[in-house]
Parts: sequence; structure tokens; C-alpha cells
Amino acid sequence: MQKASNGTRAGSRPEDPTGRKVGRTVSRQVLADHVYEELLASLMDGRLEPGAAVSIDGTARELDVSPTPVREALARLEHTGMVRRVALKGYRVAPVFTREDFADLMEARLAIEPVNARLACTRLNPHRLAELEQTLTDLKSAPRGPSFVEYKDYLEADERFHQLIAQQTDNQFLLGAYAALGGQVQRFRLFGGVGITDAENAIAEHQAVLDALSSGDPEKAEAAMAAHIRKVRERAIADAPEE
Amino acid sequence: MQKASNGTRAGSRPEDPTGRKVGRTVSRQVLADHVYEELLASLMDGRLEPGAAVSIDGTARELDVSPTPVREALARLEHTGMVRRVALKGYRVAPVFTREDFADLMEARLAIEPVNARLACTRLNPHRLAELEQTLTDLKSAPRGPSFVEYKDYLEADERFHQLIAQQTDNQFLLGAYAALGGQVQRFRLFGGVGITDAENAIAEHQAVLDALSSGDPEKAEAAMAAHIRKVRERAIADAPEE
DNA sequence: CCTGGGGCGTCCCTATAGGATCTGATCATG
DNA sequence: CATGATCAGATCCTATAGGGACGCCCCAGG
Repeated sequence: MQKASNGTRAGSRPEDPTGRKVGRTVSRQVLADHVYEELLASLMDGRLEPGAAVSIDGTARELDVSPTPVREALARLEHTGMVRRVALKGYRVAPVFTREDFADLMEARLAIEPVNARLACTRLNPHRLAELEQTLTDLKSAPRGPSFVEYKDYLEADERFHQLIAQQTDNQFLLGAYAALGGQVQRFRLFGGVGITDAENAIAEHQAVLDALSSGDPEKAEAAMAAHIRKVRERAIADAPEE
Repeated sequence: MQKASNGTRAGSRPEDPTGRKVGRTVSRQVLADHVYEELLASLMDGRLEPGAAVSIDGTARELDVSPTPVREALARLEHTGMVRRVALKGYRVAPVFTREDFADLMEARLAIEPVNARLACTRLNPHRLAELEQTLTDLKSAPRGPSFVEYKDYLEADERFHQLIAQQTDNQFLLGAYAALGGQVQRFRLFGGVGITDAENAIAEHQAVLDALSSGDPEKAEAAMAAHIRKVRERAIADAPEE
């Protein structure tokens, strides 16, 4: 936020803004990558609420970079559906909140995620299983307070669980399809309250998915994931604000 | 290509590069949009081959704009997987050509497109049916010469058919998921030769999908689409170059 | 002939300048 | 008081400049 106007960065780049070693030939990050990750984090953990304007110049000032990298980062984000652009008016955080949108999202998840679970099951190995177990442990131990922000770790673990399964399909296209949805899922979790209520049942369902995966039966894994998503949908509809 | 150095464009923009009326308040396009569509078209119709470098400055010179909008357009394209970026080396057209990649793509299509067909079936109306029929007519009447480029119209109609079905789900998330795949599908059609051989059978399958859709039975539509994609996969594997 | 070094061009990346446009407030008028 | 015009500031959009890295070609020396 407060940039303290250090004034030491114009030209010559005395310090690398991303924290990576500078001057090394390997994987020097570009400012646009840094901005992208910063914005994504703000979207995922709720600092940027739906409908809020994301000013190019303003973001550039906040992150102490020029507008050019910010523009590039926002262009990438736009394609994920997390922000929307209006031609000469700028970017806004996408407002996805109608119950129809939620139903649509669940429909899309039902098409993709059970398949992900089935494929991940066929490609499972001890290392990957350990990753999933770790995430489930994190999910169980995450604090669950009364407000949204206190669920941050819980929601993060939830998202990571699904993301891991998508990765473990070893299918870049399915991973890409999930990634396109994943951000929206997380935003629904945050602002729609999905998955917050009745977290105990949700944890049990995740455990069921993991059990099915480790059993080695792809059909069971697919069914467990489908059942989980259907339950998520039911719970959300049950205690959704009437709106 | 040849820019003829008109020199009339710096400032004041005497002509609108996109061809839209200038000065109208409605939807004035921005240069980055124009560049994006130009690059996308080049990718879809094969002018840009896999592995080819897409220079930022070079593209800017070709389209007679500054690098800034080109950079923005490429950032959007990167997120579709059609081009890849290496941190300080620039963009290249993504090379998707192994048989594993093809199998992965078909797996992803099998997850998404049958669901699209099922949902589109429940939301069908006369106007939409007419659109699909028109596309099928185009597909049948398109010339099919011996070289790739002579299949341009055929491939375009094929892509449009699937794209239409994705749109007709009225589900922005499924449409987005398909759009992420659609570009890759088209590139496989072009450079992998998928769908070229045995076009008659492919047309019959499209007809079957359309028949199932117009019958109003969602399950039949879903099955017909799944059968079509499996056939596409079989044909491609059958006559794929051994590589 | 072969090899190594320097110059040159190209390209990516970021910053900055300036024109065009939108928005919100102020103010005049019915 | 309500309504519409005007102006100022903020913002978006594009072009341009310049730094740093990489590759290529030419050429001198062995």
C-alpha cells in the first residue's frame, strides 16, 4: 500500500522486485509476472471484491511499476474471466453471483472434475498420494472462524486439493480447463459462502474422494468426485441467501 | 504486409484501423483487440505454423502499430495455450503435435463436448436449429482439395459447428472451457490432418449429432457427440504418420 | 583453411510522454 | 428545485525512447 517513495528503482534495477536472484540467466522473472501473481492473490483471497474497479494507473502506482506491465497482467487475467474489460473504461472485478451462474459453474465442474479424478487415479503414485494427504490434513486443521477471512487457509486447502487432482491427470488441456474454472470456484467460495457452512461434511467428502483415489479404482474415484460436487451444490442451494 | 508508409496515422487517427465507425460511442474497438483478432486468424488458418516465432516488434511493424498493443494481445493469447512465452526470449506458436497431446486433447473434448450437446439440446429453438443446419450445409458444400489450405472452408465450418453447440449451452463456463480447447482443436485439424481424411464419414457424424439434437432427446445428443469424437480419434490414430 | 573476437542489428522489457475519453462536480437556467 | 451544460481531474490508450541481452556476420590472426 504505502510505497514509501524509495525512489531507488528508476532505471538500473538495483534490486529485483520479485526476489529472485538478479543477473542469473535462469528464469529471471519479468515485472508483468509479478504483477499478475499479485493481482491473482488479491482476487483469490478476497481483497478485491466483485465489481470493484481495477485501475491500471492506480495499480501501477501501488506496485511501484509502470502501467505497461500492469496492462499486460490484466490482459492475461481478463482471459480467465476473473476481471472484465470495457473498451475505454477500464477493468472491473467480474461480478459472478447470480444463482444461475452458480448452477452453471457446478454444471461445468461436474463435466470436468470427475473425469479429472478418474484419470488422476490411473496415474497416482506414492508421492502424489502424499501431496493429496497433506492437503487434506491442512484442510482438517485449518481454523474456521465466524468471518470469511478466517476461512482463508481452509479455502486455500480446498482449492489446492482440486487443483492437485487436475494436475495429476497429466493432461495439459484438462488442467487448463480446470484452471479456467478454478479461479471462479475460489471466488464463489469466498463471496458466495459456498463450502463454508457444514465444513465437516465437506471434509468427509474430500476424505471419500481421497480414499477412492488411493483404492486404485478409477470408477470409484470418478463417482466420489461427482458426488462431492453434487453435495456442494445442494448445500449451497439449501442455505443460499434468498436474493 | 507492405505498409506503404502512409504516415497519416500518428495521432488524430484519421481512419479507424478496425473498420468500425469512428466517433460512435458504441463499442469502439481498441488496437489491441484488432491485433488479437489478426493473430488469432493467422493461427487458426495456418499462416502461423507451430514453432514459428512471433516477434513483438515484427508484428507491430507488420500491422503498423506500436509494440504496446501487440504485447497486450499476445498476453491474452498466451493464456489460451496457442502461443507460449519464454521469459526474456519472446513468443512462439505452441508446438502441439505428439500423439500423446492428441490423445489428451480428445480426452478433454470427450469430457466437455458431450455435455455441451446434452445441454444445447434442452435449450434448442428454431433459430438455433437453423444456425446449425446452415453450418452443416456449409460443411457439405465446402470444397475439399488435395492440400491443406483448400480445406480452409471445410475446417472452418467444422469448428463453427462445435463452437455453436458450446454457445447454445447458455453456460459461460462451458463455453469458456470449450473456447480454450477450440483453438487447439483447430490447429490439430490444420497441421495434424485430423478430420481431413474420410470427410464423408465425418459429415455423416455431424448429421447424426444434428439429428439427435433436433429430436429433442438430450441423452441421444450426448451420445451422438461422444460417438463423433471417438470416431475422430480413431480415424486420426488409424492414418497418423508413424512419426 | 579454421577459429576467436568485436561490431552491429534485433529483440524483449520497462518507463515516460502526450493525446483522447470518461466521470464527477460546479454552475447557470427554466 | 430540477435539469442540462461546462470544466477539471483522473484514466485509458498508443507511441516512443532507451537499457540490456542475445545472435549473427565479418574479419583478423594462427
